Amino acid sequence: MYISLCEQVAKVLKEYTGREDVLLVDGGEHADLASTVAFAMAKEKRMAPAQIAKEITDGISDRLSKELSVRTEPYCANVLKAAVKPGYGSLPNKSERVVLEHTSANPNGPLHVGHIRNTIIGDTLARCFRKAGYPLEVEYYVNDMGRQIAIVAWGIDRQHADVYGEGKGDHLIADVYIEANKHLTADPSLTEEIDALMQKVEAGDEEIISRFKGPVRRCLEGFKETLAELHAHHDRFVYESDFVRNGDTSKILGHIGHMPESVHEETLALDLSKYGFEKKYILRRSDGTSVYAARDIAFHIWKGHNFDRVIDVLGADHKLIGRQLQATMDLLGENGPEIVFFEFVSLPEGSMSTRRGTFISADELIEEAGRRAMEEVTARRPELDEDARRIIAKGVAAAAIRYDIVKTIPEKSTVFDWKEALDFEKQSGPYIQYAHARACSILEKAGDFPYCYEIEGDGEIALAKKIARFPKVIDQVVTELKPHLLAIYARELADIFGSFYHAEPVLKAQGSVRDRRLTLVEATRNTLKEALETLGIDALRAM
RNA sequence: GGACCUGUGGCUUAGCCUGGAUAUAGCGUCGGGCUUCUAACCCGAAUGUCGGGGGUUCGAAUCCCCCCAGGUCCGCCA
Repeated sequence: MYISLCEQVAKVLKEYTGREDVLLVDGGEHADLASTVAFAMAKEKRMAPAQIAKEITDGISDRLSKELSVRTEPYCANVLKAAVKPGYGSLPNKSERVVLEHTSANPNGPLHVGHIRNTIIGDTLARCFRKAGYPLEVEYYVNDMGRQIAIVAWGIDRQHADVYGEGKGDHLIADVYIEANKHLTADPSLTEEIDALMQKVEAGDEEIISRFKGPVRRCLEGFKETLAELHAHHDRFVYESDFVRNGDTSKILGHIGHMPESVHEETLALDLSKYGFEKKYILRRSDGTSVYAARDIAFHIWKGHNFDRVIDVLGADHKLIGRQLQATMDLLGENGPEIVFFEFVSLPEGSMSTRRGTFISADELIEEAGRRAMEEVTARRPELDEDARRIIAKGVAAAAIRYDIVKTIPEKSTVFDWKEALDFEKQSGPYIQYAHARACSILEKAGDFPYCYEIEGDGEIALAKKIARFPKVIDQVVTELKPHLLAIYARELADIFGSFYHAEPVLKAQGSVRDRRLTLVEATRNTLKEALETLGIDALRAM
C-alpha cells in the first residue's frame, strides 16, 4: 500500500510539474509524504517555494483524491486488510539470485562479540532478502589453509593437545592457538616450521592436509552451536582449500599473469594504481604458494558466475583488501561483490584479539544473557513451570543480543558494554517482544470478533500509518543493505503500540469500536511478529 | 606519512548518501500513573556551540576544504 501510494503520488507530481526530480521524502510530523520539488522550481520560476507548493497542491489535489486513496480512512482500511494476513511485508518473488557471505571467522578460536556483529548484520540482511522475495544462499567461507590454521595444527602437535576431548571444540582450539603464538613470539625462528606446513598443504600433501582438517572441523562444530543459539543459519560452508585443489586458483593466477597490469618480480602481483591503490596487490609468494587474496578472487569468480548479486559482510580490517578485490573483479570483467563493512567492537580495556586471548566469547555473552533473562522471567512469571520459563528466557536472551548489535549503524565502532547488551528495557529486543506478547494477550482474551477495517482518532491512525510502512522498510533494507533500518522500525512500531495500548481501551470498548480496535491490534501483532522474525528474534506469545 | 570510518544534551544513539518546517529516541535526573486489556509499560519536564574553523546555498547536522580527537588499514598474514 505505502509503496504503491508513493509511486502513484510521484507519478501525478511528475506529470503535473513536468519534472523528474520530484523526490518524495518522509514528511516528518507535518505530513505523511513530502516533496522538495517546489524548492527546486523556485529558482527558475523566480517565485517563493511556498507559493509554488500551494499552486501544485491546488492543481493536483483533485486527481489525488479521485484516483488514489489519499484520504486517510480508505487508505488505512486497505493497509489493515493486508496487515492482518500472515506473511505481511513479504514482497513479490524476484528472479535475481543472491549470495550472501557472513561471519567467515577463522577457525582458530571461538566466535567473540566482535565476530557476531558480522553474524547478526549478515543474518538480518539474509532474512530481509528472503522477505523481499529473493532466492538466496547464505555462505560461510572457511579459511582452512591459512597461516592461523597452520599454527593451530603445529601447536596441537607440539603441545600434544587433545582437542577432541571434553569441551567445546572452538574453545579448545583457542587454548592451543594462544599457547602456540606465545611460543612463536618467544622464538621467531619457529615460523619456518609454519611456512613448511603451508607449502606442503598447497602442494597437496595428504598427511598435512588431514592435520589441518581435523581441528577446522572441530572448531566449526563449536561455531555451529553458537550460531544456532543466535538464530543464525548458513546454507553452505565453502572451503577455501577447494579453490586450490580444483585448480581455480592457479588458473586465475595464470590468467592474471598475462594481463598488462600484472607485475612479475619474485612474486606475482597486480598494479591497481589506476583504481587509486598505491600498493601492489600481491597474489603469489616467491615460493610459489598463493596468498589469501588469490584464493579469494577464485572464490568470488565462482560466486559471480552462479549468482546475480554477490554480497559480503566484512570487518573494517578488510576494507583495503575488499576494495582491491572489487577492483580486480572489475579488471577481470567479472561480477564483483557488494561489501557491507562494519567497524570494530572493542572492550573497555582495549581491542579484542583471539591470538592474545583478549576477547569475550559469544558463548559467554549468550550464557550470561540467558541467566539474566531467566532471573527476570522467574521474577515476573513465578506461576509458569521451569520449561516454559526457560523457553521464554532463551528467546529474550537472543533478542537482547541480536537487537543490541543490529540497532547501531555498522559504520560506528563500539565498545562492548555488558549493561547495554543485557538491557531488557526500551530500545531493546525484549521491549519489542513485550509489545507483541501484550497484543497476543489481548487477542487471546477477546475470542472471536469480526474484522472491522475502520479507523478513528490520532492514536489509531498513527498505528495504521506505521504498519503501512513495513513493506517499504524491507525494500529499503535490501536496496541500501542497511539492516538497522528494520531494527529502528520495529522499535518505533512497538513505541506507538505502547502509547495506543495505554490510551485506548480495547476489550472494554463496545460494538464496532471494540471490533475495529481488535482488528488494529491483530494487524499490529502480525506486523510485529513479521518484523521480529525478520530480525531473527522469537515473537513470543507470552513473557 | 597515506587511505577509509566515526565525532549529535552527562552517557548511548537516529537523521548525513538524496540539503528544506521546532534535530530522533533511550539511559540517567526530576514530576506523575498499576482495584482497569502483562508496569520488560505509559504520560510530562529539564538538558544541544550537531568536534572546531572556513566555504557553497534563499536555506547546512546533511555538500566542499582545512584542522582536532578516536577507531581501522597500509604483510610474500588472513
